[in-house]
Amino acid sequence: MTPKTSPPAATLDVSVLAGDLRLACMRISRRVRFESTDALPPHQFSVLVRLEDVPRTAGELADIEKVSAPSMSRTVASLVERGLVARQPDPTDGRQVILSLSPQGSAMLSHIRRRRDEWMATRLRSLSARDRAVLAQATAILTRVAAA
Amino acid sequence: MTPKTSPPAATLDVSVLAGDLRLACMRISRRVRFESTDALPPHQFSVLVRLEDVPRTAGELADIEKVSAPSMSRTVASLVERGLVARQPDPTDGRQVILSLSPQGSAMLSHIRRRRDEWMATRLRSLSARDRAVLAQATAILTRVAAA
DNA sequence: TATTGTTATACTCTATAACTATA
DNA sequence: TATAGTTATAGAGTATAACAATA
Repeated sequence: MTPKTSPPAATLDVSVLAGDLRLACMRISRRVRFESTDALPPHQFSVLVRLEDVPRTAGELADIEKVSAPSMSRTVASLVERGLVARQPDPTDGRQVILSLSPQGSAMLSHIRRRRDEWMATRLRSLSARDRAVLAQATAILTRVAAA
Repeated sequence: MTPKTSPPAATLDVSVLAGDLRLACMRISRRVRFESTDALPPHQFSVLVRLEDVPRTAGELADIEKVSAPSMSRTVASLVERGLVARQPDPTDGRQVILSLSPQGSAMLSHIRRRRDEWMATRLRSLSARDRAVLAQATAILTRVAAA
């Protein structure tokens, strides 16, 4: 099924590439998560990212993260308790609460990202300049694909 | 910090590339997981993969997956109950139990992988042949990086 | 006595249902 | 009456500690 020799681009088997590329991306993600044991559980990290530069209500966060309102309520309560998120009553609607990143929350995001990026940067430095150039092109393409 | 024009390969900022590439891989992984809502929770899927072609004991699985023995005990019990994993007493050591993939477990793995690959293949088909060629090269490099 | 695996208990994150407060 | 959010309760996942069976 898979040709042993590299085929020209035009005859690339898209199914095979899809499987290999998906697997490669998932393995990289897994390694990043495992190596840089984070100070924050994934669902809390995710919420901090959503609040970056954009204050939101708990309901909005629940919709975006596709979890129930009570789940988000607890997650937010935990983040507020840790001082990473600030609560502010909505002046025009007393039912709502505006949530935003605290300076500590912002610092936490930076810290986690720096640790994750370090793992990747170390690996990239051991590659050839040519391989890095290929990955730079691929990054642009993958970013477009992920956003589509 | 980040140059607005594409720099030549030799002057690529490795830190920037590391951050962008890591993010791209994680976003792809996230999309794949979200779009193909799996029939199996992640930790169960992971164990099935570990048993593919290689029967193992519960203790081995706990070590590999970096979870406690009791956790693995429960996960395995669930997989056995669903008929995806078969148990067999070790003939030489009565304390151990050999775990292996059942035919249903094998079919489940194929099914999940097919669904995941389909999402990726659909996206790849909408790219130019040149972009696919870049991704094919990148896949080989990333696979090496993830394994290192 | 050491090792493999399970059971007992507790903590976290998930959910749905019920409740409070505001619109 | 409808909506935003929290509390009540239950169901999985995780863990450590204690136990059973076997080496």
